[in-house]
Amino acid sequence: MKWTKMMIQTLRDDPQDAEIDSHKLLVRASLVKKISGGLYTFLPLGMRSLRKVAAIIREEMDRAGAQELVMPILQPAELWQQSGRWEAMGPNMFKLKDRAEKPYALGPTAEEEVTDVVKSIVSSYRQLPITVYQIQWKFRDEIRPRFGLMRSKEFLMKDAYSFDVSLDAADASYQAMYDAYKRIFARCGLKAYPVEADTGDIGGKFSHEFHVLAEAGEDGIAFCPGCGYAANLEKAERKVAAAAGEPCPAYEEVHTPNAKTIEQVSAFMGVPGSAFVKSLVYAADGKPVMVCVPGDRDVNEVKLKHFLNAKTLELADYEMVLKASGANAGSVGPVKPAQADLRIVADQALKGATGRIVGANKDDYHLKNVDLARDTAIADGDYADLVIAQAGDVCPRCGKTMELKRGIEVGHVFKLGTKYTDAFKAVYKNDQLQENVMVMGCYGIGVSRTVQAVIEQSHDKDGIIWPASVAPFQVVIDLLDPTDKAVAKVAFDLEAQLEAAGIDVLVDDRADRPGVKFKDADLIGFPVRVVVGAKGLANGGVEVKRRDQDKSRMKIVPTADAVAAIRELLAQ
RNA sequence: CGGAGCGUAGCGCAGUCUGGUAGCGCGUUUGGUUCGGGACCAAAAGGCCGAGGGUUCAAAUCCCUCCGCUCCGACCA
Repeated sequence: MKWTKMMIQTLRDDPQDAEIDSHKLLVRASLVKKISGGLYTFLPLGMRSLRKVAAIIREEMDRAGAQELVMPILQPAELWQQSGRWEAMGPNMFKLKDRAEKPYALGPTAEEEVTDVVKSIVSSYRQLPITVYQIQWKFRDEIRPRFGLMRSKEFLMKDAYSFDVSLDAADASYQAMYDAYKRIFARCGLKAYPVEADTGDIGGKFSHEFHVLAEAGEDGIAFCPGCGYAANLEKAERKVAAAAGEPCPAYEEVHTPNAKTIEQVSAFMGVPGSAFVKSLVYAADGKPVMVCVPGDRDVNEVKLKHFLNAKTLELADYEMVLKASGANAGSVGPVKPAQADLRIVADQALKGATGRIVGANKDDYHLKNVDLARDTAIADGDYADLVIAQAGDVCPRCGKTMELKRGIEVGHVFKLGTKYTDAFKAVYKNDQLQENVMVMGCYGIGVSRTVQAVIEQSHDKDGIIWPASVAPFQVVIDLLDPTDKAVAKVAFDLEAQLEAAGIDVLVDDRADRPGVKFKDADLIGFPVRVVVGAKGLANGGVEVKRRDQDKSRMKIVPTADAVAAIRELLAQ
């Protein structure tokens, strides 16, 4: 391919709306172009990388025994109503109607669609297990799209779904995908780590996210250097020692005017935040529940939602807080709330806690010397792990101290269970002619996001450093003297030889000065650069070097040996 | 949804406070000189100054409404 024939427009300046390096480079290197918030066109260069990532995924899925299909993006609402997710997905899903007013969604994922189709074809245990996948555009009405392809409204996703005869049998399907994912990310040149995760709205029992560690990542990960335990912050557990439990005198009121937050009351009373119990009122499926956590901790709403087994969970509004507790936010506590039968749950670290300070359920007052067991009505079974893990927490597996990292979620594997197969009555007959519900797993990779993750993980001040496997072109030939027929012939002959050898190559045949070509080659980040110029040829041949090598490592090789030398550099 | 900032040529920006009919750099086109890490000279093209309304002799600039984009936050008591 010739540069002058290709739609490439590199930029010198960073786009003003980009924050992180990978986003800036995507735009500067002419890989994508924003059309609107959260919507991007893949330009020819970006499209080539996107296709290469997709091709690797396809190969590894096929190798793992999955079968490719493709399902409509436009999905009838009735499928979503059948699973209950038409409501559960809420405003995250793009919804629309056809001219006959029939409602549809633009698919944010495809569990419903795939279950519906598999159920119609599979009826016997002889047909199982089965894993199908597609690489298809997905649509999500994100609250706040950002960072380019990282969180966009439309993105390319590989989604796979496995169907098995039993929960045990599903383990093998899960493991096959898990292993395939490790291969896929490794082949893309990524260091991706499997991380234990929550299952979100998809439901189910067990899941791993694959994360590329990066400062710019959107997700927090608790990581144990001791045993390798890694978990998304939504899920991460911690080990706690039993609270001290020293007996304390009866509680008494303290006047705390104008002190609402733990920070303010803590400063006012001159005691550390950890001496407090933070109490919040949530609306769980519309009903108030009070949640108590140590004063220096934050509630993990995902854990809370699971613990309460609630369909919806949000902080209670002003009115509900007042009605349930008797006070406004800032003075709420677990001792004798206004609503006597209010359910109160508490973090495990508070079990047996004494001498704590809590809101008095009376505006501008707190109580000190509270013994939770003695003074509150929290049931033993309502103590659970309900807080967000922090750096320094104790690993639930090995007892060592955990660290916090940031990651970009590029893949996710779920063991789903029967949530969808139940809803769709997707059953098979076993060898006794009995009908059983199929057990599902689902497995996603953000293909477009993976492209950006590669850039985020592999770039320097000059531009992208593509791994050869997913670079738009593996090789760039900088033709320095395009008007010199003899020099140009060397470049074009080499181009033909490389293409014949199955190596994709872009010849920079622009009439620009060398410096311009070098800068652009570094910016776009082709893994191998070949310089063909009169000066080099006079010195014995063409010059080759890898993008990640300093220019002092440039080697001159005889033209006849160029293909072999390039092959060798690509293989390193 | 709340708050803040920004919308001026393909890209990055100045001009807005203090109204006088639009400018700089990069990029693009043509000609010339150059030619190994973003050259130089000359000429040129390219703008409903986000949209609509208002004030004024006169609006990119002042006022109102709307739209879009970016960032922060979304009630942690």
